[in-house]
Amino acid sequence: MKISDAESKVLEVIWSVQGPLSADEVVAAMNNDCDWSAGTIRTFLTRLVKKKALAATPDGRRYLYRPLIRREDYVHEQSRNLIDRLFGGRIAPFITQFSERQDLSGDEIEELKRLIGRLHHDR
Amino acid sequence: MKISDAESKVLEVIWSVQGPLSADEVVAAMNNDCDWSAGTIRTFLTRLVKKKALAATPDGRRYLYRPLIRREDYVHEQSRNLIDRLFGGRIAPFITQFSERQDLSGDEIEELKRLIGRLHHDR
DNA sequence: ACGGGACTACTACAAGTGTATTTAATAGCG
DNA sequence: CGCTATTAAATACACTTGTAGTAGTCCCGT
Repeated sequence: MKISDAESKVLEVIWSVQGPLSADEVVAAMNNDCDWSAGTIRTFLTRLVKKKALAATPDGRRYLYRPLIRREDYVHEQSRNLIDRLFGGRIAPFITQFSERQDLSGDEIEELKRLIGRLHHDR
Repeated sequence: MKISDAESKVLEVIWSVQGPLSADEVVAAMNNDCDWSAGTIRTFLTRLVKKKALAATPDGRRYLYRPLIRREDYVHEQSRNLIDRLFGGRIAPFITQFSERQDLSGDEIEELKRLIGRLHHDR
Protein backbone atom coordinates (compact mmCIF):
# COMPACT_ATOMS: atom_id res chain seq x y z
CA MET A 1 0.00 0.00 0.00
CA LYS A 2 1.23 3.44 -0.87
CA ILE A 3 2.30 5.74 1.96
CA SER A 4 1.44 9.40 1.49
CA ASP A 5 3.76 12.33 2.13
CA ALA A 6 2.18 13.35 5.40
CA GLU A 7 2.09 9.78 6.61
CA SER A 8 5.75 9.31 5.86
CA LYS A 9 6.62 12.22 8.12
CA VAL A 10 4.89 10.45 10.97
CA LEU A 11 6.74 7.27 10.11
CA GLU A 12 10.05 9.15 10.18
CA VAL A 13 9.39 10.28 13.72
CA ILE A 14 8.61 6.76 14.85
CA TRP A 15 11.68 5.38 13.12
CA SER A 16 13.81 8.00 14.81
CA VAL A 17 13.02 6.58 18.25
CA GLN A 18 14.12 3.17 19.48
CA GLY A 19 11.01 1.80 21.23
CA PRO A 20 7.29 1.94 20.64
CA LEU A 21 5.49 5.25 21.12
CA SER A 22 2.05 6.19 22.29
CA ALA A 23 -0.04 8.47 20.14
CA ASP A 24 0.68 11.57 22.13
CA GLU A 25 4.37 10.81 22.36
CA VAL A 26 4.26 10.90 18.59
CA VAL A 27 2.31 14.13 18.75
CA ALA A 28 4.83 15.59 21.16
CA ALA A 29 7.74 14.48 19.00
CA MET A 30 6.17 16.07 15.93
CA ASN A 31 5.10 19.34 17.46
CA ASN A 32 8.54 20.73 16.83
CA ASP A 33 8.66 20.67 13.09
CA CYS A 34 5.07 20.48 11.95
CA ASP A 35 1.87 22.33 12.68
CA TRP A 36 -0.65 19.53 12.58
CA SER A 37 -3.24 19.22 15.28
CA ALA A 38 -3.18 16.16 17.53
CA GLY A 39 -6.30 14.88 15.77
CA THR A 40 -4.60 15.03 12.42
CA ILE A 41 -1.59 13.09 13.61
CA ARG A 42 -3.85 10.46 15.16
CA THR A 43 -5.62 10.10 11.84
CA PHE A 44 -2.30 9.40 10.15
CA LEU A 45 -1.42 6.85 12.82
CA THR A 46 -4.60 4.88 12.24
CA ARG A 47 -4.18 5.10 8.49
CA LEU A 48 -0.64 3.80 8.82
CA VAL A 49 -1.93 0.90 10.90
CA LYS A 50 -4.55 0.16 8.27
CA LYS A 51 -1.78 0.18 5.68
CA LYS A 52 0.28 -2.30 7.72
CA ALA A 53 3.09 0.19 8.08
CA LEU A 54 2.63 0.39 11.84
CA ALA A 55 1.54 -2.08 14.50
CA ALA A 56 -0.59 -0.84 17.37
CA THR A 57 -0.33 -2.90 20.54
CA PRO A 58 -2.66 -2.11 23.43
CA ASP A 59 -1.06 -0.67 26.55
CA GLY A 60 -3.74 -0.02 29.12
CA ARG A 61 -6.30 2.35 27.67
CA ARG A 62 -4.06 3.47 24.84
CA TYR A 63 -1.93 2.05 22.04
CA LEU A 64 1.76 1.85 21.47
CA TYR A 65 2.85 2.18 17.86
CA ARG A 66 5.85 0.53 16.35
CA PRO A 67 6.98 0.25 12.72
CA LEU A 68 6.24 -2.84 10.68
CA ILE A 69 8.40 -1.78 7.79
CA ARG A 70 12.04 -0.84 8.07
CA ARG A 71 13.24 2.58 7.12
CA GLU A 72 15.99 1.10 4.98
CA ASP A 73 13.46 -0.84 2.95
CA TYR A 74 11.24 2.17 2.49
CA VAL A 75 14.15 4.40 1.58
CA HIS A 76 15.53 1.88 -0.86
CA GLU A 77 12.20 1.40 -2.55
CA GLN A 78 11.76 5.14 -2.97
CA SER A 79 15.28 5.52 -4.31
CA ARG A 80 15.03 2.64 -6.74
CA ASN A 81 11.74 3.98 -7.94
CA LEU A 82 13.16 7.42 -8.66
CA ILE A 83 16.21 6.01 -10.41
CA ASP A 84 14.07 3.74 -12.53
CA ARG A 85 11.48 6.33 -13.46
CA LEU A 86 13.79 9.23 -14.17
CA PHE A 87 17.22 7.84 -14.97
CA GLY A 88 16.57 4.61 -16.81
CA GLY A 89 17.65 2.64 -13.75
CA ARG A 90 21.21 3.92 -13.71
CA ILE A 91 22.83 5.83 -10.86
CA ALA A 92 25.57 7.62 -12.75
CA PRO A 93 23.26 10.00 -14.65
CA PHE A 94 21.70 10.89 -11.34
CA ILE A 95 25.06 12.11 -10.08
CA THR A 96 25.95 13.77 -13.35
CA GLN A 97 22.82 15.81 -13.17
CA PHE A 98 23.72 17.23 -9.79
CA SER A 99 27.19 18.13 -10.95
CA GLU A 100 25.92 19.79 -14.10
CA ARG A 101 23.77 22.00 -11.96
CA GLN A 102 26.62 22.82 -9.61
CA ASP A 103 24.56 21.26 -6.90
CA LEU A 104 27.56 19.45 -5.39
CA SER A 105 29.81 21.12 -2.86
CA GLY A 106 33.51 20.43 -2.83
CA ASP A 107 32.98 18.46 0.34
CA GLU A 108 30.31 16.36 -1.28
CA ILE A 109 32.62 15.58 -4.18
CA GLU A 110 35.40 14.59 -1.81
CA GLU A 111 33.00 12.40 0.10
CA LEU A 112 31.81 10.75 -3.07
CA LYS A 113 35.36 10.20 -4.22
CA ARG A 114 36.30 8.41 -1.02
CA LEU A 115 33.10 6.43 -1.07
CA ILE A 116 33.48 5.23 -4.62
CA GLY A 117 37.07 4.34 -3.98
CA ARG A 118 36.05 2.14 -1.09
CA LEU A 119 33.25 0.64 -3.11
CA HIS A 120 35.67 -0.52 -5.66
CA HIS A 121 37.81 -2.10 -2.98
CA ASP A 122 34.90 -3.94 -1.43
CA ARG A 123 34.38 -6.32 -4.29
CA MET B 1 1.69 22.83 -8.56
CA LYS B 2 2.30 19.17 -7.93
CA ILE B 3 2.36 16.81 -10.89
CA SER B 4 0.87 13.38 -10.27
CA ASP B 5 2.38 10.06 -11.30
CA ALA B 6 0.05 9.50 -14.21
CA GLU B 7 0.49 13.06 -15.41
CA SER B 8 4.25 12.73 -15.34
CA LYS B 9 4.05 9.76 -17.70
CA VAL B 10 2.26 11.96 -20.19
CA LEU B 11 4.86 14.65 -19.73
CA GLU B 12 7.63 12.14 -20.38
CA VAL B 13 6.11 11.28 -23.72
CA ILE B 14 5.90 14.92 -24.71
CA TRP B 15 9.46 15.57 -23.59
CA SER B 16 10.63 12.63 -25.64
CA VAL B 17 9.55 14.30 -28.88
CA GLN B 18 11.11 17.43 -30.29
CA GLY B 19 8.13 19.50 -31.43
CA PRO B 20 4.60 20.14 -30.16
CA LEU B 21 2.11 17.29 -30.29
CA SER B 22 -1.63 17.16 -30.82
CA ALA B 23 -3.71 15.28 -28.30
CA ASP B 24 -4.05 12.18 -30.40
CA GLU B 25 -0.40 12.17 -31.30
CA VAL B 26 0.16 11.94 -27.58
CA VAL B 27 -2.45 9.20 -27.36
CA ALA B 28 -0.78 7.33 -30.20
CA ALA B 29 2.63 7.71 -28.62
CA MET B 30 1.35 6.38 -25.32
CA ASN B 31 -0.67 3.48 -26.60
CA ASN B 32 2.43 1.36 -26.62
CA ASP B 33 3.25 1.25 -22.95
CA CYS B 34 0.05 2.15 -21.15
CA ASP B 35 -3.54 1.06 -21.26
CA TRP B 36 -5.34 4.34 -20.73
CA SER B 37 -8.26 5.29 -22.90
CA ALA B 38 -7.95 8.34 -25.11
CA GLY B 39 -10.33 10.18 -22.79
CA THR B 40 -8.09 9.56 -19.82
CA ILE B 41 -5.03 10.85 -21.58
CA ARG B 42 -6.90 13.96 -22.69
CA THR B 43 -7.90 14.57 -19.09
CA PHE B 44 -4.26 14.48 -18.08
CA LEU B 45 -3.37 16.88 -20.87
CA THR B 46 -5.89 19.46 -19.71
CA ARG B 47 -4.84 19.02 -16.10
CA LEU B 48 -1.23 19.56 -17.09
CA VAL B 49 -2.24 22.73 -18.89
CA LYS B 50 -4.12 23.93 -15.82
CA LYS B 51 -1.01 23.22 -13.78
CA LYS B 52 1.12 25.27 -16.20
CA ALA B 53 3.22 22.27 -17.07
CA LEU B 54 2.06 22.30 -20.69
CA ALA B 55 1.07 25.04 -23.09
CA ALA B 56 -1.78 24.38 -25.50
CA THR B 57 -1.64 26.47 -28.66
CA PRO B 58 -4.57 26.32 -31.07
CA ASP B 59 -3.89 24.73 -34.43
CA GLY B 60 -7.07 24.78 -36.45
CA ARG B 61 -9.78 23.02 -34.52
CA ARG B 62 -7.34 21.29 -32.20
CA TYR B 63 -4.50 22.05 -29.84
CA LEU B 64 -0.81 21.43 -29.97
CA TYR B 65 0.80 20.72 -26.64
CA ARG B 66 4.31 21.67 -25.70
CA PRO B 67 6.12 21.57 -22.35
CA LEU B 68 6.41 24.68 -20.22
CA ILE B 69 8.79 23.08 -17.78
CA ARG B 70 12.01 21.43 -18.73
CA ARG B 71 12.62 17.80 -17.98
CA GLU B 72 15.95 18.62 -16.38
CA ASP B 73 14.27 20.99 -13.96
CA TYR B 74 11.59 18.50 -13.09
CA VAL B 75 14.09 15.71 -12.66
CA HIS B 76 16.37 17.83 -10.55
CA GLU B 77 13.56 18.95 -8.30
CA GLN B 78 12.43 15.38 -7.76
CA SER B 79 15.97 14.27 -7.05
CA ARG B 80 16.75 17.08 -4.67
CA ASN B 81 13.51 16.43 -2.89
CA LEU B 82 14.30 12.77 -2.36
CA ILE B 83 17.82 13.48 -1.20
CA ASP B 84 16.62 16.11 1.23
CA ARG B 85 13.75 14.10 2.63
CA LEU B 86 15.48 10.76 2.99
CA PHE B 87 19.22 11.41 3.13
CA GLY B 88 19.59 14.67 5.01
CA GLY B 89 20.50 16.42 1.78
CA ARG B 90 23.65 14.42 1.13
CA ILE B 91 24.30 12.28 -1.93
CA ALA B 92 26.89 9.92 -0.51
CA PRO B 93 24.51 8.04 1.80
CA PHE B 94 22.24 7.56 -1.17
CA ILE B 95 24.99 5.71 -2.99
CA THR B 96 26.10 3.82 0.11
CA GLN B 97 22.63 2.47 0.53
CA PHE B 98 22.62 0.96 -2.95
CA SER B 99 25.95 -0.64 -2.39
CA GLU B 100 24.96 -2.07 0.98
CA ARG B 101 22.04 -3.74 -0.70
CA GLN B 102 24.21 -5.08 -3.51
CA ASP B 103 22.07 -3.08 -5.84
CA LEU B 104 25.06 -1.91 -7.90
CA SER B 105 26.42 -3.94 -10.77
CA GLY B 106 30.12 -4.04 -11.51
CA ASP B 107 29.40 -1.96 -14.57
CA GLU B 108 27.60 0.65 -12.53
CA ILE B 109 30.55 0.87 -10.15
CA GLU B 110 32.96 1.29 -13.03
CA GLU B 111 30.76 3.98 -14.49
CA LEU B 112 30.60 5.79 -11.18
CA LYS B 113 34.35 5.55 -10.79
CA ARG B 114 34.97 7.15 -14.16
CA LEU B 115 32.36 9.76 -13.49
CA ILE B 116 33.76 10.80 -10.15
CA GLY B 117 37.24 10.99 -11.61
CA ARG B 118 36.00 13.41 -14.24
CA LEU B 119 34.04 15.38 -11.69
CA HIS B 120 37.13 15.93 -9.67
CA HIS B 121 38.97 17.15 -12.73
CA ASP B 122 36.26 19.60 -13.66
CA ARG B 123 36.84 21.89 -10.73
C1' DA C 1 -26.19 23.35 -47.07
C1' DC C 2 -26.39 19.28 -44.19
C1' DG C 3 -24.73 15.07 -41.99
C1' DG C 4 -20.96 12.66 -40.03
C1' DG C 5 -16.70 12.49 -37.95
C1' DA C 6 -13.08 14.76 -35.15
C1' DC C 7 -11.79 17.25 -31.41
C1' DT C 8 -12.54 19.74 -27.21
C1' DA C 9 -15.08 20.96 -22.98
C1' DC C 10 -17.82 19.51 -19.37
C1' DT C 11 -19.31 16.15 -16.19
C1' DA C 12 -18.88 11.89 -13.23
C1' DC C 13 -17.40 9.32 -9.64
C1' DA C 14 -14.90 6.50 -6.32
C1' DA C 15 -10.64 6.24 -3.72
C1' DG C 16 -6.92 8.62 -1.43
C1' DT C 17 -5.06 12.86 1.12
C1' DG C 18 -4.83 16.67 4.24
C1' DT C 19 -6.96 18.60 7.92
C1' DA C 20 -9.68 18.33 11.44
C1' DT C 21 -14.13 17.87 14.89
C1' DT C 22 -17.44 15.11 17.35
C1' DT C 23 -18.69 11.21 19.90
C1' DA C 24 -18.12 7.31 22.63
C1' DA C 25 -15.69 4.72 25.99
C1' DT C 26 -13.01 4.37 30.02
C1' DA C 27 -10.22 4.85 33.87
C1' DG C 28 -8.66 7.42 37.72
C1' DC C 29 -10.00 10.96 41.23
C1' DG C 30 -12.64 12.70 44.68
C1' DC D 1 -19.84 5.43 42.83
C1' DG D 2 -20.37 9.21 39.73
C1' DC D 3 -17.68 12.98 37.17
C1' DT D 4 -14.14 14.57 34.50
C1' DA D 5 -10.23 14.17 31.69
C1' DT D 6 -7.92 11.20 28.36
C1' DT D 7 -7.88 8.61 24.37
C1' DA D 8 -9.48 6.26 20.52
C1' DA D 9 -13.11 5.60 16.93
C1' DA D 10 -16.16 7.49 13.80
C1' DT D 11 -17.44 11.12 10.95
C1' DA D 12 -16.68 15.32 7.98
C1' DC D 13 -15.32 17.60 4.09
C1' DA D 14 -12.90 19.71 0.29
C1' DC D 15 -9.24 18.71 -2.99
C1' DT D 16 -6.52 15.52 -5.88
C1' DT D 17 -5.98 11.46 -8.66
C1' DG D 18 -7.21 7.77 -11.70
C1' DT D 19 -10.36 6.50 -14.89
C1' DA D 20 -13.49 7.54 -17.93
C1' DG D 21 -18.19 8.98 -20.62
C1' DT D 22 -21.17 12.60 -22.81
C1' DA D 23 -22.32 16.74 -25.07
C1' DG D 24 -21.34 20.35 -27.95
C1' DT D 25 -19.04 22.48 -31.90
C1' DC D 26 -16.88 22.93 -36.19
C1' DC D 27 -15.01 21.52 -40.58
C1' DC D 28 -15.04 18.53 -44.70
C1' DG D 29 -17.16 16.05 -48.20
C1' DT D 30 -21.01 15.32 -51.02
